Amino acid sequence: MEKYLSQLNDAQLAPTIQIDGPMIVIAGAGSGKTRVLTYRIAYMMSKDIDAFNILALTFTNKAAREMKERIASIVGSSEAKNLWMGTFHSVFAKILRIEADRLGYPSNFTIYDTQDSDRLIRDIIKEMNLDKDIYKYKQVRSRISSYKNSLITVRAYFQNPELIEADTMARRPRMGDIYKAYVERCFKAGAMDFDDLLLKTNELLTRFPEVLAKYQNRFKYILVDEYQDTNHSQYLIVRALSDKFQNICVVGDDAQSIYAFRGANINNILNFQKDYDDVKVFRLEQNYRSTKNIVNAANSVIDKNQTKLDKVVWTANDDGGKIIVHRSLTDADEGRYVASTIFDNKMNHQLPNSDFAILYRTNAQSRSIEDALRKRDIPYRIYGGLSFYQRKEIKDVLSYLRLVINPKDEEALKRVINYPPRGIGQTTVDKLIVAANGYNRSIFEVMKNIDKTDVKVSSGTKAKLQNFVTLIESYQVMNQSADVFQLAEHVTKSSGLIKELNKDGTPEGVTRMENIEELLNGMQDFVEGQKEIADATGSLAEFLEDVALATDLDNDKDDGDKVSLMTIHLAKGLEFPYVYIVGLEEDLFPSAMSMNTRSELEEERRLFYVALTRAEKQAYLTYALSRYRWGKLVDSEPSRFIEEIDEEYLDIQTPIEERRINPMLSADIFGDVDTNGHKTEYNKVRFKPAKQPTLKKGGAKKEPAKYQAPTPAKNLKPVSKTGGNTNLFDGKLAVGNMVKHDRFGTGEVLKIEGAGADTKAEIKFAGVGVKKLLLRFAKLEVVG
DNA sequence: CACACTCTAGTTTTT
DNA sequence: CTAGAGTGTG
Repeated sequence: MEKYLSQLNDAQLAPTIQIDGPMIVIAGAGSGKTRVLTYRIAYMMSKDIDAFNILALTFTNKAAREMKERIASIVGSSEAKNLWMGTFHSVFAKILRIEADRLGYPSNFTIYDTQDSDRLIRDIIKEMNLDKDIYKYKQVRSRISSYKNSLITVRAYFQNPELIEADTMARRPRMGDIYKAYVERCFKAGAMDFDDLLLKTNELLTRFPEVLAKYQNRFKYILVDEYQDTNHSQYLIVRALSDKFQNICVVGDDAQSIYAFRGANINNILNFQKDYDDVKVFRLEQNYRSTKNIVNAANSVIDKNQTKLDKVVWTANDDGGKIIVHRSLTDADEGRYVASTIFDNKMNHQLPNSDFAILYRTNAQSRSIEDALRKRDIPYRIYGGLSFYQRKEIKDVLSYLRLVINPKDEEALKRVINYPPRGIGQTTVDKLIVAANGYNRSIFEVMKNIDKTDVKVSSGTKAKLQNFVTLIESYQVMNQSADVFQLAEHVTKSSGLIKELNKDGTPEGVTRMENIEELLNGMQDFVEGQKEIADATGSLAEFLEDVALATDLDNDKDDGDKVSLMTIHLAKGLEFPYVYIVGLEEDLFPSAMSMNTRSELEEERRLFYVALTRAEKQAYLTYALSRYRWGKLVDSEPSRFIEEIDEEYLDIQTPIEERRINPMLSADIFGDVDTNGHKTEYNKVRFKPAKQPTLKKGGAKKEPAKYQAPTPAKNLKPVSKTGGNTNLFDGKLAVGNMVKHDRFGTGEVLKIEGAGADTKAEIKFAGVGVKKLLLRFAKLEVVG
């Protein structure tokens, strides 16, 4: 153990060997926080603290797994196994399964994901005959989620005039009724949503003092990582469990609090010192990750926030290169820039793909980057977005399996009762739901006892329902003896799912089949893996729970050397030598939704801070002057965050010439800057900040002529079609010609200047005025 | 009840 | 633009 402790600096050592009492570690980005947590747990165990008495709550399952492995390598794996380590959701889901009957839940309750919740809410709104434009299911879901995270139960809701008032004012007076129906339906389906896992834990600990005592005694030492991202519900759980022994260690960085939108309360970390007596405060301020330029730049940005704890992050590392700021014309150009600099960096420094990460604010931004990487043959992997387990075909398979474990599971049932089609239509399902609600039974029970109910369906339909019940029951029997993989394989075949997908010969259909195969492979791995873990059952229930709480990051199967693409949220806690932060534009980052209040904007700024501090060696900031958003090209301005960085840390590049491009190639193979030997040149230009970035909606449109090169590929196509090369108009287009332009309409050519790729024409458009257009970009048609 | 077609809303961020 | 919901017809 000494050997490990000697690896720590003084600031890290102090919290590592502080075991008893409440303490907080305020850990700057890249300051070795994980190392402190890991060594601290190992140290505790070396001091004969029983692993069974330690609870460590992390932000992702991956973080937990890695930490556990690390600890195992220090203290031995047999001991490390006994640690309780995981996310709030996974740890308390396990506890809830043990204690479920106290709350009236089956221990095999289903965990509804967001999609399940949304579908149920949508159905409820429909059943209540409410206007779906006023009761938008997403808003309703987020309301319900925030009630739950604040421990406002249905009962508490109806006792709180202010809440009712607020929802009524928002033109949603039936909000409470929807909430009530939603909670009842979940309960009846034996299902908990993500928020329930925390809410019900609180309920459990409050209503049953003996249960609270049991877990208080069990978890004598509690550690919470990423404490700045805990919500109220989580906060209360931690408080309750740590109340007896007060051996609570929280670690976090207020500057990296980026989850307010899902209920995280930054005050949990800001006020921690008030919650317990004699809190010991530790600060980790030395950054080991990044260069001076990156650390200082990040500091200069976060300095603009008012709400923060006192902390100065510094580094002894080299200065490193300045942060490169790059402007592109379009999102496609941005992608090409990123791809080509990655390519160059790889060549010049012999680097693996895994040294590079591309971070963005929204998942939708990945597409243009992907296109560019593909054209450059740079392998990449996208994290997040639609996760594997949320894909339709995967959820369909899983729904059958969910029904095997919990036939009351309403959302699973609705999904597959008529998929593949077996003659049970919407009308029948609606009747079943009405009956289920009336009898206060699950849909499955109603189907099973259809003759004892007053559900009126034809005898044919009755037989079909019976067949479905029998099908599921046969799976349940099989589940007694078969493993997860065998069962799932049987299900996909016998349910007709495979047949259904085989009918679909489209590329998408093929991909779906492949996904199902991958799922089955994953199940086989799971079965194999579980054999090695002593206390694991390898059961279907366990598999489904893993799946329900898995994130994309967790399934980090090693599939080769690839560039990482992910949202900044997902990148938290990770680090890469080269980091590209793309789409640094007003309304995108900071997001248009987050500019209304100071606190929202500060959260965006923290997000930017997180993004920047992921970089070890070199950071790139890119933005585009125009970008496709919902299918339309819209102008954008550079993000205020760029100008907030102290300029001495920046290397601002702007192309002198916009890209040279060969349209023949652009349409298909490469479409890239460098393919025809031309290299875009850069010179240093002072970054010109956007003035008054906040007042811009409806402000003056950018002069289109200045950047009259909209998306190349799109605009060049018509040219190549007719003429087939760059110089189509060379010599053919003459002064006096009448031409037609997509956007500007018809106009007269006044002047032609330059030659070759740089040929420009001055054209007078009726109603628009005189424009100077680069012919290799302009989509022109000669009309006379 | 199934299938094909039209339309519309959506882009923050996730356990 | 695109997926998924909604609508109409056989």
